[in-house]
Amino acid sequence: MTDKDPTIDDVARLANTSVATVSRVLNDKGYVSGDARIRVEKAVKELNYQPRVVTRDNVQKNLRHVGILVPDMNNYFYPLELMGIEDELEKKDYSILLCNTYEKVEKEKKYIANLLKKDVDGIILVGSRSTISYNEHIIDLAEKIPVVMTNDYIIGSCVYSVMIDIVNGAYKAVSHLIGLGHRNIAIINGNIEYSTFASKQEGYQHALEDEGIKIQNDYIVSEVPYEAGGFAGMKRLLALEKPPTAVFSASDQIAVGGISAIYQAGLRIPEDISLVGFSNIPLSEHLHPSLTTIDAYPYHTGKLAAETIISVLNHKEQDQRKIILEPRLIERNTCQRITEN
Amino acid sequence: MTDKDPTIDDVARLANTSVATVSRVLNDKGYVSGDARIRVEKAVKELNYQPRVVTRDNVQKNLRHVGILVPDMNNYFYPLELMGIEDELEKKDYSILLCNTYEKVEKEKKYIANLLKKDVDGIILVGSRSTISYNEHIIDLAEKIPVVMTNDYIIGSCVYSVMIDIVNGAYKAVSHLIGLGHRNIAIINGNIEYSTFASKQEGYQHALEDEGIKIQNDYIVSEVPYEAGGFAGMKRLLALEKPPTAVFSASDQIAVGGISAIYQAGLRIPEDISLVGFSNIPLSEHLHPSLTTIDAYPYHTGKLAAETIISVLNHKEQDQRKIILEPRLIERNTCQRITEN
DNA sequence: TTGTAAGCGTTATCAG
DNA sequence: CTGATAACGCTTACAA
Repeated sequence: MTDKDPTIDDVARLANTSVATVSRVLNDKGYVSGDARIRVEKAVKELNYQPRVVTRDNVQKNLRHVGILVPDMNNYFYPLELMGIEDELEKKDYSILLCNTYEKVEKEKKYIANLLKKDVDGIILVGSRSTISYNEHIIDLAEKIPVVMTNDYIIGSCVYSVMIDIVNGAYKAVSHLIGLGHRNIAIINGNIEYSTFASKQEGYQHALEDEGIKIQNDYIVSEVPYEAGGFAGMKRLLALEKPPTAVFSASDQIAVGGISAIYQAGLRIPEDISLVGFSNIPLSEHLHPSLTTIDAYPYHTGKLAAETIISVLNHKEQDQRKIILEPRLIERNTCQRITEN
Repeated sequence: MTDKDPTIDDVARLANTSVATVSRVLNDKGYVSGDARIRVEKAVKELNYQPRVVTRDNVQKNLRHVGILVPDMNNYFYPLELMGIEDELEKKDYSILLCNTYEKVEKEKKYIANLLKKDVDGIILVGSRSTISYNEHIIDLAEKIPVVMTNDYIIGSCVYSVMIDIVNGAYKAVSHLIGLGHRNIAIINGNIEYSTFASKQEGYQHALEDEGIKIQNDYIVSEVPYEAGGFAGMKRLLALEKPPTAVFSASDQIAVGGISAIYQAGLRIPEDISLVGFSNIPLSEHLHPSLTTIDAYPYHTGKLAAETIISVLNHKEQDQRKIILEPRLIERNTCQRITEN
């Protein structure tokens, strides 16, 4: 522990000038003679002076901090999104205050109160939210400071959103399966109280309806949206009297569990059963067989969210409150044209 | 955007008292009459006053922020560790400033300088580091503010460390394989310039030596420590004249790629080849077959790192600068007693 | 071009 | 028990 950090006064003293001049040099503002500038720079170097940005921010009320609320790091989508956010924010010198909500509204509220106290400039809410109420505090929040959500939105509020067209993504996944001749197509979904899963279900149903395929309730299973849920869901499907020939998994992690269940049942992929995932996390490419999936651009979503909040903070006009990305199908090796039947 | 946040002055005015009293009420410090307390509390509520903690911190020089440097969110170990860190830090009201270094020393230095400017109270360095130099700036840093590293350490410095006994973990993995009768055991490792991988190699070699098994250089392959590396490494091993009957993967993600390569070659797990991973990320349980691995306690490592920095910050005596956890083998379904030979 | 001094919103000190 | 007032380290009018 060194004695004491040097202050701007120390620099001024050493450079034989005033704090004002030092500040001007440091911030490249106002007039400074070349001579003074050099003396100051030398003093800064000599003392290894680091301005206490906290103080500056106190004066300027410009903190350059944004709070990020992440529901759960176990969902591999979020770390990727976080990378996108961080890369972008870092460029503009914003720091990230990270908070893990575990999808608990109580935790979320507590974190938000904390972030507000810490005077963050804005908040990014990562991930889809439960649709059943609980959004008032977010709407209130958005009236105070800029708020950007990803993978979800609140209609009629001033919350900004970056998301993919999930309904359409699911539609593409299921259409792909239909295009390969499948008719008995199931979905392993998460809880449809979350908008993301509601949308996936919607896309699934639309795709079937558009091809005049009857929707079967026992082909629609809801599980926790992780590997364990995929495993359980697939087992349920395989136990059906007439199991599906193809399954749409609402996330890549669900697909991982599904694959495991299929193998365990002694079946093959894609010969016995075709599979499409959702997200395109890096892992999906490295499974065996590599997973056909819908690219939901996790990194890019984060990047855009960060860009959005930065422009809002800089009072740039936003042409739109909501950015919607078009997902795309990534064909790999878990799907096959149906032969028999 | 509301007009203006109320300040402590506003509260004092409304409560018909002085800022000092308000501050005392807010911080439960010093004597305040019940009457004054009530008036202040009422005013606080009425104005919905939130103290600007940043300012307080500026005065107290007690920021309650700790910076976390994470090498790469693509390594599933780190998000888990981050959860452990965050959960613990949050309890004591510390905020996390998250930084992604991408394992670039330049980025790391820049981030550290930034964090210092922001006056963080301490820094946690997540993940193993390259052993070839580059550590001076960390040592310098640790002389200024508390630094704790995870999964690595710097001898003779004042850096605190939380890590598992990696050598021993690798030893256990390989011993397990030997115990099952395997003699041709390979390792798919990362770059041994990183201490974590160097240690894994060491444990691997020790285990073989202790059983009098000759170390074969072509059974030691080094790849990027992700799925792609595992895939490539396994392909190399399978192409050998005498492929191994068992493989120790230096990470679970390497194992994922390895599994893929094994399947692609038309072989079975564990009948044709046994596999042990390292880390015990949640995913490993859900692979098919579920992966036998070494538990490196990612969440717990993070939690301990946070606890460590908190006690250092509170000037509690640390009995040790280095906490070492004992890894354990988790037997699942990728290993089998060797039959033929 | 420079320096003085007034803020920023708190907390700490010290008379009353 | 209370209230002025100094202090924290920095930025920035404003005067010189």
